[in-house]
Amino acid sequence: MSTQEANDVLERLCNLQRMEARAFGLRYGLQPVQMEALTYLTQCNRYSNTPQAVAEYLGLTKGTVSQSLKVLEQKGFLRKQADKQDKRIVRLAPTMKGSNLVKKALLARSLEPALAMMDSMKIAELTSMFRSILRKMQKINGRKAFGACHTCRFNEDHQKNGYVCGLTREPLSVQDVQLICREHQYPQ
Amino acid sequence: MSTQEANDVLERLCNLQRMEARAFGLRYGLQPVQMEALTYLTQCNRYSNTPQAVAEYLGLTKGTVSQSLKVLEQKGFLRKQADKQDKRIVRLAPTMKGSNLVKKALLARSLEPALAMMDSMKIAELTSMFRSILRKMQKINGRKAFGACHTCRFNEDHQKNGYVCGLTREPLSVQDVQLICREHQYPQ
DNA sequence: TCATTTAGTTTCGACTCAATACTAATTTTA
DNA sequence: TAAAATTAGTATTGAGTCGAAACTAAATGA
Repeated sequence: MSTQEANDVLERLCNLQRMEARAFGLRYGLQPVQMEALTYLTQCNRYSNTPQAVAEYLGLTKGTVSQSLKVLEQKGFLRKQADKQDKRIVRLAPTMKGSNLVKKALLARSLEPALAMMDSMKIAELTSMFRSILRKMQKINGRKAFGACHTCRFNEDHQKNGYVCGLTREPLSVQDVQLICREHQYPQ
Repeated sequence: MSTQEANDVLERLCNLQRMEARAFGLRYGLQPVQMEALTYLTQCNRYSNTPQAVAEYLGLTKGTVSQSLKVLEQKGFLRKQADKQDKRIVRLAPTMKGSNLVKKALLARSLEPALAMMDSMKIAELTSMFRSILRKMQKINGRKAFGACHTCRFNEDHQKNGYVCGLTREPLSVQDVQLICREHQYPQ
C-alpha cells in the first residue's frame, strides 16, 4: 500500500519541521506559533496581512492569535497599523528585525538547504505534485488554499501590462503575484 | 526561485495536516500531541514502543511525553507493560479502541484520501523524493530518521528465509519490516 | 435610526511544555 | 563485589498556548 508509505514519510517530514522550528524559536524567545505567524506575514499580500487572515491560515481562533501577535509586537518583530478605509481592520507588517529572523529560521529548519541540494527539475515536479495534493485536500475538507497569486484562478496575466486580480480588479506587480493570498483558489 | 515555492507549499500542507488533526482529536477529547503519539505507536516496531522513543519521535522531553501517555492510558487508548528483560523499560501498545481511532483520524486528515486519488506511479515517485529530502535533512540537522525497516541500511533481505535486523541480529517478518524503527538509518 | 455583522481584544480555565528533582533498575568501574 | 554512573521513567511547578465567551468599536443594512 503505497499511499500509507507516502503518508508516513510526509508525516515524519512535518514532525521534523516542527521540531526544528521549535528549537529555533526557543533560542530567540519565541514560541513555535509565533514563528509561524511571523513567517506567514513575510509571505502574504496586502489582502491577507490581518489578524483574521493569520488565524485562518494557522487554523486557530482570532482570540488566540491576537495574543500571539501582541507578543510579537511587544518584542519588536512586527508593527500594527489601522487600515485607512476601514478602521476596524488592523494591518500587520514585520519589522526589519522580524524579516531577518524569518530568513534565518528558514535555513535552520533545513528543508530549504535540503531542497537546494536537489535537482531543480525534480523540485519543479515535486512542487506541482504538492499543489495537486493540496487542491485535492482542499476539495475534500473545504479549507482555504492560501496559495500565491500566480497560481490562483483569479489572477489575470495581461502580458506587458502586468497582472490583475480578478476578484478586486486591482493591478498586481511581478512581486505581488509571488505572495500568499487568503482568497486564493486553484484553477479548475 | 523554485525551492522557496516548494517550501511554501509544503509548509501549507503541514499546516493543513495539523489543523485537521487538531479538529479531529478535539471531537474525541484528545489533544493533537496525544493523537500524534498514538499514531506513532500504531506504526512503530518492538524496539521503538517506549516513552523515550515517543519523545524522540515527537521532539519533546520525556517528562512531557510521560504526561500525554498517562492521559492516553487513562482514557483506554493504550496499555503499559513492564519489559521482561529490563524492568526500567515500559512497553506501550495501543488498544483496539486506540488503533480504531488512528484509522479514522488518518482518513479525516484528508491527505490519505487525496493521495488515493493520485496515480500510483506518481505516489511512488513522490515517496522516493520525500525520502531523499528526509535523508538530506537528517544529514544537515543530525536528527534520527524514524523510517520503516525495509528502507533501513541495517535491514538484510535473506530472500526465502525472511529478513534480519543487522543491528540486533533478530529475524523480522514481512509485517515487521513495514514498521517504524527508532534506530533507522537510510542507506549510503 | 436601530439592528446586525464584522474585526479585533480581553479574560478565564484547561491544557502543553521544559526544567528540575526524584525513584528504581541496570551497567560500569575501581 | 560494592560504589558510582548511567538509563528509563514519573511527579511537580511555572510559563505559556489554546478555545470559549464576553466585550468594544466600526461598518453595513433594513
